[in-house]
Amino acid sequence: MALLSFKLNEHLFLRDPQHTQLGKNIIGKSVEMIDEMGFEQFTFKKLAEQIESTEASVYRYFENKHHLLLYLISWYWHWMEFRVDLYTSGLKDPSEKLKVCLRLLAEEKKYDPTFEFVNEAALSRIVISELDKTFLTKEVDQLNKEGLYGGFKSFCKKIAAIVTEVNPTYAFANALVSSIALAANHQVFFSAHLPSLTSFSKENPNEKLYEFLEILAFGSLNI
Amino acid sequence: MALLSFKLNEHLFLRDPQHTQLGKNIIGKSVEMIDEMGFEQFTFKKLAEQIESTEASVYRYFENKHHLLLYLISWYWHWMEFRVDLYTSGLKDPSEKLKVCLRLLAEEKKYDPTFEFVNEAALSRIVISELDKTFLTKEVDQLNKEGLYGGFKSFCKKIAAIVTEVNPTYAFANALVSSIALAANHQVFFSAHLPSLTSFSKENPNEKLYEFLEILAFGSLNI
DNA sequence: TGATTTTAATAGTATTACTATTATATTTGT
DNA sequence: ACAAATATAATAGTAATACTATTAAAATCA
Repeated sequence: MALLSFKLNEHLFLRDPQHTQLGKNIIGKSVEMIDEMGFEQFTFKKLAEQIESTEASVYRYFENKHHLLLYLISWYWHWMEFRVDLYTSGLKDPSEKLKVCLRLLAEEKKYDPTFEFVNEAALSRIVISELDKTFLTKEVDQLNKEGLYGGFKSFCKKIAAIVTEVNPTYAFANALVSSIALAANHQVFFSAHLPSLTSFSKENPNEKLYEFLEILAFGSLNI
Repeated sequence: MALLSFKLNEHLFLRDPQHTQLGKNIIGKSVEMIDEMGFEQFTFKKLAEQIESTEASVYRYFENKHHLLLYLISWYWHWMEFRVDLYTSGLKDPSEKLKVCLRLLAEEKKYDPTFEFVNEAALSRIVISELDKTFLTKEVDQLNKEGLYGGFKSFCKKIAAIVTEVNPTYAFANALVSSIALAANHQVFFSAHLPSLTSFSKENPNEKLYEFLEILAFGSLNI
């Protein structure tokens, strides 16, 4: 199996966690813990206890827990972009390519054996619940300047290019893509917790969600 | 001028802040402060200093700052629903009604003299930056059970009924409405802070945003 | 081997979110 | 009108959180 890893923006961390065992423990366990207890309840102290290290040691890898979250979520979007490339590379028709992207956004995420020490299913739930918090902060301009939203931005840029291929006269490709990417996550969350805000069942939101996104995208593009 | 106020869910507060001067001070100043410093930096202690009261006194009105935020945001959606009723009451054509809703979502919010002690412009910026945080929490099920999301849910339900009038065969009215309501906010935020994720200028996002939402909605409904 | 650098742990601090208790108004009944 | 009852607010805390300065230990290199 190929040993793949993504080159993430260096401002995301103080020390690269992929280079040491402690770093890998931090990533692996924090994904598990944030998924279980949510980002607000998660602290470096609790994490350190779990991996049998100390709070101060975690701080040597990440400036604070917000940066750790940015790191995890950046990894996620790099992974999504990697899979967009993988599954669209053989396709000619831009509409088919866009459908692949929507399918990847809508589908339930499962463990991907290409990347051993990351639990993609848990990470996907983290993105659903915590993504918005990464940019809805007063520090957004500073963080953006450091390139810490590069993962999501790069993903959206790629899909927006496909959107423009599908309909070069459509004026809102970037807005459409970011709206659809966020909506895909929100609707999964709503189906589990606020069902009156959605149209998808708790048990299997994904099939119908894809249909919804397809109508949303191609409805806008074929008008 | 008519003295209007909304009947908000009683679980939102411990004492009704509209009934006392201290309560009104809490509402008025917290809108100002959360708008300026963001919800994370905002604390009851800082608020108490500003209104020349004490932290403990603020706690007699709201269980915690999350409930205060829920209160403010609930007020906002009641206000939006009130204005939907106001501006659609004379209309017959459901498409025209839906367009009014989209216009209200997309337009820049300005001070509404109907409600004297609330700054709607600041409150609208709070909704843009903080709405998602109200439900993206592990307590969402408990808060929902208490009816604390009633404002947003009631607003969406009303628009979804109009959507169904426009096209009774469309299967995703609830999902479409919640997605559009959230997207309207996110795109305004992106236009100010993450321009590559949007298609609207920082200076005047609102006109184009309306066009985007109209294509999104009617594209889905006329397919 | 000894010097240098890297890495991690100890032991803190200021702030935050929240509460138990006490003090002071205000209202109510007679 | 005045004491009793109640409502309201302030004082003074606590436990937990986010973060840091300093020290100790381990690894690496000359």
